[in-house]
Amino acid sequence: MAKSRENTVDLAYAHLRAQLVAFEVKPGNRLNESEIASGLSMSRAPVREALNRLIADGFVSFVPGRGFFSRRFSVSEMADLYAVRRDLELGALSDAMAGASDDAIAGFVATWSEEAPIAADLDALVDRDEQFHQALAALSGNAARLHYLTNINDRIRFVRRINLEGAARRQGALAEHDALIEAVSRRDGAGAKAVLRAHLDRSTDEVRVQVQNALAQIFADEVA
Amino acid sequence: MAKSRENTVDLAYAHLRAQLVAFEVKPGNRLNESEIASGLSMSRAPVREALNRLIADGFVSFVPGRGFFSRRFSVSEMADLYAVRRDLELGALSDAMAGASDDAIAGFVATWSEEAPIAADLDALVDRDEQFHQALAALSGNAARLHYLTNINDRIRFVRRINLEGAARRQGALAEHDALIEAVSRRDGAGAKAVLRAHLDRSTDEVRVQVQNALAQIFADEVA
DNA sequence: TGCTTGCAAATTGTCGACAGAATTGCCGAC
DNA sequence: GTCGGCAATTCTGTCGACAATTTGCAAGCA
Repeated sequence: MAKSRENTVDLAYAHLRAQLVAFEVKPGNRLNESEIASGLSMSRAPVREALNRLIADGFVSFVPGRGFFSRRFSVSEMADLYAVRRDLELGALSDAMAGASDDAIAGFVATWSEEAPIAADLDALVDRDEQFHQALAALSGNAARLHYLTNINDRIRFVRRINLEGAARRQGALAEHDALIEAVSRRDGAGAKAVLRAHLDRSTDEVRVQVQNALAQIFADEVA
Repeated sequence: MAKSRENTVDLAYAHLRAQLVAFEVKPGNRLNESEIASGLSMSRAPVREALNRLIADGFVSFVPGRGFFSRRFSVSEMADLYAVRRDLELGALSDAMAGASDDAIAGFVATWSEEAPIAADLDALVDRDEQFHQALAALSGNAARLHYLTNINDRIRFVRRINLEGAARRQGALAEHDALIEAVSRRDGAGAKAVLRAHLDRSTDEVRVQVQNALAQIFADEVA
């Protein structure tokens, strides 16, 4: 995941991506190529290239003749992404229970059974939650699915963050993880699936509210 | 889907994409920017832009300092994509059965119940099969899932093509579609899911062999 | 006052050029 | 005959410039 080269495009890509995931650029805003280029002391070519790659990630949209825009998103779009995530994670779990080696499962269980470190900050918690789900999906050994899942996680991360903000929810999520690990360790496919489905459905139900909160937070300093 | 503008980038994009899906450029081959540019009577800038967008579609890969390559693919990668497709279609079917309006379902059933036209050529058949699955997925009203599914279909199309080449399989696939439509029309979620799962699992099982055939076909005129 | 039209500024679309890295082919040494 | 290193060549990475398009503003007209 680490950027190997220090070429100009990667710099622009990393810069823009960081701004976009943190919503330093508000959704719907136009991204001025020249402005970004001069801000990073480079020409427009690498900026354009970085922006093109960000289209793939779903972070920017492009309108011919008008340029690139920080991608707008809606409540329903986020709900849709959550549904897709559910599809992929459940599929991954099925395949993992059916096909993963005992060693792989044992490794997963060992890694994630240990006591969760006291989450210093919210970002660390979100990161841990995300990595748990990624690791679970990785058990199936399906690289393509993991790729799509990673992309989705990138796009819904801010909602997950809001989602995990409540302490009550936080406790719940962790407990659900433990139940899931337990079922996986017994290689109980049906049981694990039931737990995961419940876990994900709960999140999905909350998405609509969470996105509203997120939007409010993002546009908090907006001039009316 | 139609290209609205006739700008240079879209031209390059369409040209390259057509070549890539038809495997006129062999997997693993390097795509020479200058060559493509002069071939299309344009400069390298729009070509580069088009290539960048093709990364998103999974048709080309990019190695810093070395350029763009027609994407290599492996048997396991195609199998992975089939698994993801299965996840998404099953999820879509679940959501559709649970949430789609009666009108939407009736519309779907009406459109696809009618007698299948005699498939003039194989491409038309592949197209029809693909559109059927897309329409089914669209029933859930999840745009994000449809997007990912479309992307996957683009990448596995040539395998599906091979897959549908045998007349026996062709008959089978059509019959399975009918059974699926029937279950959907009764809004029998469990039944529809069972049929679809069987339908997709059958395809998945055949993928490994089909990909070998496809690769052989693609590289048939290779100089040994 | 409100709408249309035309001009000007800003921004994207495309180009050709140059610098630097990577590849290829050649030549000599072992 | 084969291996290793050097050099020519090819190709990418990035740049600045100009052309084409769009947008915003302002003046003019109903």
